[in-house]
Amino acid sequence: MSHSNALAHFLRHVSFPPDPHLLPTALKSCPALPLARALHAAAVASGVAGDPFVASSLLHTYLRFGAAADARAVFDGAPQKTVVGWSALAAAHASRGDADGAWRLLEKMRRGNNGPGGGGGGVEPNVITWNGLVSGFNRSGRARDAVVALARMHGEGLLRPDVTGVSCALSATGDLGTEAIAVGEQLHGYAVKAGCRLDACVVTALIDMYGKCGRADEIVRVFDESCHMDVASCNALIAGLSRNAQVSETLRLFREFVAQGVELNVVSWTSIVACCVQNGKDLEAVELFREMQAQGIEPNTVTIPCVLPAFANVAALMHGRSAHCFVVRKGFLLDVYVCSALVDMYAKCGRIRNARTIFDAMPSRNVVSWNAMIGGYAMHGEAKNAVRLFDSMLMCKQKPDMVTFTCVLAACSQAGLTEEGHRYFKEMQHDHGISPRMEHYACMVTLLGRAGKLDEAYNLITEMPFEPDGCIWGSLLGSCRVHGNVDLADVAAENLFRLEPGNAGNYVLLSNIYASKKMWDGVNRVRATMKDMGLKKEKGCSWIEIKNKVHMLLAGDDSHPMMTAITEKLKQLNIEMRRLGFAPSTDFVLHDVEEQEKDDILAVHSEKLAVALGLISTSPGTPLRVIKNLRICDDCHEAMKFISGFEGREISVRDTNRFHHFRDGKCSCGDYW
DNA sequence: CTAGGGTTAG
Repeated sequence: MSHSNALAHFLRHVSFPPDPHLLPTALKSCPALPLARALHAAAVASGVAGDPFVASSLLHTYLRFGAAADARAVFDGAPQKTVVGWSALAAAHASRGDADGAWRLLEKMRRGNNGPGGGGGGVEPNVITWNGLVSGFNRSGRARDAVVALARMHGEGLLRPDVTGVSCALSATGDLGTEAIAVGEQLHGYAVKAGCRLDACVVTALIDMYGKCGRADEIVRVFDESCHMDVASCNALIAGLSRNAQVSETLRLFREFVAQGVELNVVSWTSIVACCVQNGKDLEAVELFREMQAQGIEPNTVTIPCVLPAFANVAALMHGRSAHCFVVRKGFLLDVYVCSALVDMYAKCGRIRNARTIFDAMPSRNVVSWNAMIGGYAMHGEAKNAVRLFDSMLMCKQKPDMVTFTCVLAACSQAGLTEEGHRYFKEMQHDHGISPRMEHYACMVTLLGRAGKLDEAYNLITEMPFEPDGCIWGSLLGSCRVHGNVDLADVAAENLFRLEPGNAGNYVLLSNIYASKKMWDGVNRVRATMKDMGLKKEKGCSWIEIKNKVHMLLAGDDSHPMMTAITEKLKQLNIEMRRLGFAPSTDFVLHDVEEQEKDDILAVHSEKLAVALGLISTSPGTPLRVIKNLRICDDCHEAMKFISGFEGREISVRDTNRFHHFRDGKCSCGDYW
């Protein structure tokens, strides 16, 4: 209905001349600001605007539409200042995050307003005034003020906190994090004293608070004591356990709720999907998302950005596309969270152009949207595009954050834009006031390393204002591999082994550097250390999507149903590659000897298995997209180049950092990674 | 016929 139609409709219902008893009802359901102004004008014209009920309703309606100036005018012009009006204005300040204004208004109300049009004597705040402050502060993220408001209601207001105030203050307390546990416990005490600790809302808020303060034990205790199955408290329990990394327990409880017939809603399902995604259980998340829809629960604008990273992580492009279709059908393309997640999904699934199309069509963007797109370009090695987009971000007056600079610096370091990288590292600090964090230094080490300036990279590390972590030394070690610098590699490795003694990948990398220099003593020494420490190379794992199904392939695992055909194809590929001059490289040195003796096929890296499966399961010319959990090795990288050439396929492999697009025997990374 | 609350989120 257009506004003018709505106006006609409403005016019929307020029966002229406007009735002071009907106007508040009309205002309560008034759908738009112009209509509220029209009703206001009608009230003034007929002389009922001074009625305290009409004035309060007008005040609330204006605040509902965010028309603060109109609201203020109504309040200032009202002949009597009631507690209703004061409360509404104070709550409005609080929910805008204007704590000073809210507290000032509270004092003014008690003192009495003697200004022009003032109503004389002071007015004491009531429970609703205080709760309005608590709620407003909570919504605007002013958690401390919210708790103060509740305490003052109890202390100087001599009012007993009720269900509303306690629930709302608990919610605010959770936002303060673990240190606020004492405040949370005090609020729990209020709930006990007020006799509302078993109230459904209070229970939910308590579970939420304890969950956010890291007290998994208390969550379960409060839930068990409440003894009735309220869906909101079940949801709070799931979210709370998930937040505290109790993934298997969360999943078990969720299954139990399903079995007990708890009427789970879209929030419940969204929470459990999010739980899986945040804990690396992507395939489970995909399955639960499917199950949710089978149960007749429709995903909303929160569910979609929760589940999309799961599709992105396993490169389930078809699932991602069908989610995109759903988004279009439901009109969710207006939601900035949904679109940012779509941009990220397409980029991580290898469709950087589709990502850009979504990005360009977005009605509005926030810093996350820009970061997703810039990060996407970085991941694809398209540094020029990343840098160009960063420039337009600044032109659009969007403030970059530290994630933005991580993306920009990563793009520069991967593409060898050494000068630009240096410039952005300086600009970040001087023009944008962002001091570099660990990840920025890691990018700079990679940047310098790529340019062959290994000593400069080492100096940067020693001059860092804080203790470098494993990523930093890992970047240096990676650069040493490319440039064959054994001396510096030893230094980097020594630090890495100290910081990450259990990370097998570091030992493998060092061993490969020795092997490339034929320093077999070093290779054997590293192998012995690994054996002593009981470290096994992390199992390589790759995913490939074929005809809507995601296949997972593990190195050294022959359980895939198509294994015989895969083996056959690999043999063929090996023969063809060798005929074309392919020489296997050194990365095999750390494969278990026993495994290799059993059967060569068990020593094949997972990405080769995935590509072989892709080649035999799709028609000639179909591009293949593979995702891998580890960094791609030299041997596979070289093999992929050959295969892309003689099979005439585009093959993209996303490893831990970036995309490798293989085509006609070449890789988009220019052989540097 | 006027004022207040809880759970999911890049």
